[in-house]
Amino acid sequence: MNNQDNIMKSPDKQQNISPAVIRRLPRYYRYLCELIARGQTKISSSELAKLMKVTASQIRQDLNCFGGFGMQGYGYNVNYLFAKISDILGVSAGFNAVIIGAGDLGRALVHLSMFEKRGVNIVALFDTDGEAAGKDCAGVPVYPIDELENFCAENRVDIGVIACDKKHVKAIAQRCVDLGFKGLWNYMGVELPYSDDEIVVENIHLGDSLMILNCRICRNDTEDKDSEEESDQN
Amino acid sequence: MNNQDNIMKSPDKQQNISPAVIRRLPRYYRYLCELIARGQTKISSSELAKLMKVTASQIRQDLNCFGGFGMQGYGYNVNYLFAKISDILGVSAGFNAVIIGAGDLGRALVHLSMFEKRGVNIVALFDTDGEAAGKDCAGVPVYPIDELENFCAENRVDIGVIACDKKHVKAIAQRCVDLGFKGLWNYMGVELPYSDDEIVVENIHLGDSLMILNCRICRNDTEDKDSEEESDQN
DNA sequence: TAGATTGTTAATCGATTAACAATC
DNA sequence: TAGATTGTTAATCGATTAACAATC
Repeated sequence: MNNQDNIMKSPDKQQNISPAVIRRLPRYYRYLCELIARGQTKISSSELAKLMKVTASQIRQDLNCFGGFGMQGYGYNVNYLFAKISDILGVSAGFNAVIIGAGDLGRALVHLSMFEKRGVNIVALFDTDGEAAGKDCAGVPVYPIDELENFCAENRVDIGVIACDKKHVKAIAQRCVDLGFKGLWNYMGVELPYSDDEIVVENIHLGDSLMILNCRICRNDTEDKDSEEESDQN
Repeated sequence: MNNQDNIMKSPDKQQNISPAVIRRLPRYYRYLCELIARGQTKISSSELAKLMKVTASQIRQDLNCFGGFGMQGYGYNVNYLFAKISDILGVSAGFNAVIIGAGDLGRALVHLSMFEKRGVNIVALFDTDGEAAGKDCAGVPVYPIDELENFCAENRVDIGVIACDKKHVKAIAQRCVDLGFKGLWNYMGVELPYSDDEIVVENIHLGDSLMILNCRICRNDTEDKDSEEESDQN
């Protein structure tokens, strides 16, 4: 009943998936997680569309970028689809990460269970403040930043999480590139100039997000006022 | 020399700015900040475009959504433009925020100087764990979550920062809506069902961002391998 | 005035949605 | 087989870029 034999599209065809599609994948992942928890084994694009408040067309287009995950006349097998999307998202890639900056933010990130849930292992924290070093943080060792190169000579590190002081970000990022890291997860709102073939940079712009919230609230407020005025005239 | 008399577009014309434009504004804000720090008083769209690695067309289009901020034949006055964008972003709106969840994440957010820099005042932290209450966090008082309604009766609160346990998010969010909050800044990766006219929700999906990083690294890796294979054949 | 650069319209590009043939 | 639902092509929509007239 389930088309487990479906092959993924050839690399050629899979190439150049638009960023818009990639950015939607984690959301599919989350909803499929929930469906599995509920015990639902089958879903159609239109049912999932209703759940996620998107069009069924978009779902079918998105999933088809990677190959035929569904079965005509049946729908999608939830477990199979989840496995495929997990694969594409690299949940089982087993990347190792270090967090650079053992301040409030860095330590908070270690305590969030986010990394292990996404298959990323935090292998160490580094701090410019020598004092912080030596102490563990939720079982993860903290080293002085000077030890970074030595540590990487002994341990494979794929991802650098940038949570250090703003003024050190660019220099630290360059050291990560030189050490052959594959990705940077940058929390500091400092723009990094690397292209994807040097290193993949994914930014968390907290400040930007807060301003967008501010802005949307302001615009919402004036809009409300406008429509009130309109109805006053009636 | 400077067109300070330029009026903003009429509300009618300013209405319905696309989300794409709104999401770019904080980046303009950051670059203008830097230009001011450097002491640059004037900039053309093409110079700014080069700096920000976007097209000059896009900059002119974006800024014109809100009205004529520039002067033909001259360019843009950096300070004036910065003031206008700050205004649109609501930097001086003076919103009050409470953080719900005084765990590692909530406390880390208080310590980041982000809020004050963006003109948002954190007036209190709340925690489901009664124990945490009573203690201050960087000068911000911590209360038990049961006190939320009482606190809001005495203090104007505009924004709720959701950093509490995943299982409490939906209930807490509903309480914020009932209390008339204008916005929610949601860190917990739990989707909230509100439309803008109920409350503005801005999400920080840390888990999603990490997976996108993972995914982009994986795709980068296979791409590299592909091009290596290609060059092997030559 | 001549040169520069904006504001704005028109052209292009990409992403989303609709439609339907293929097929389970 | 008939009904359902995908995979995929075509149509629409929106966002980005190019071009140029307006104007400082």
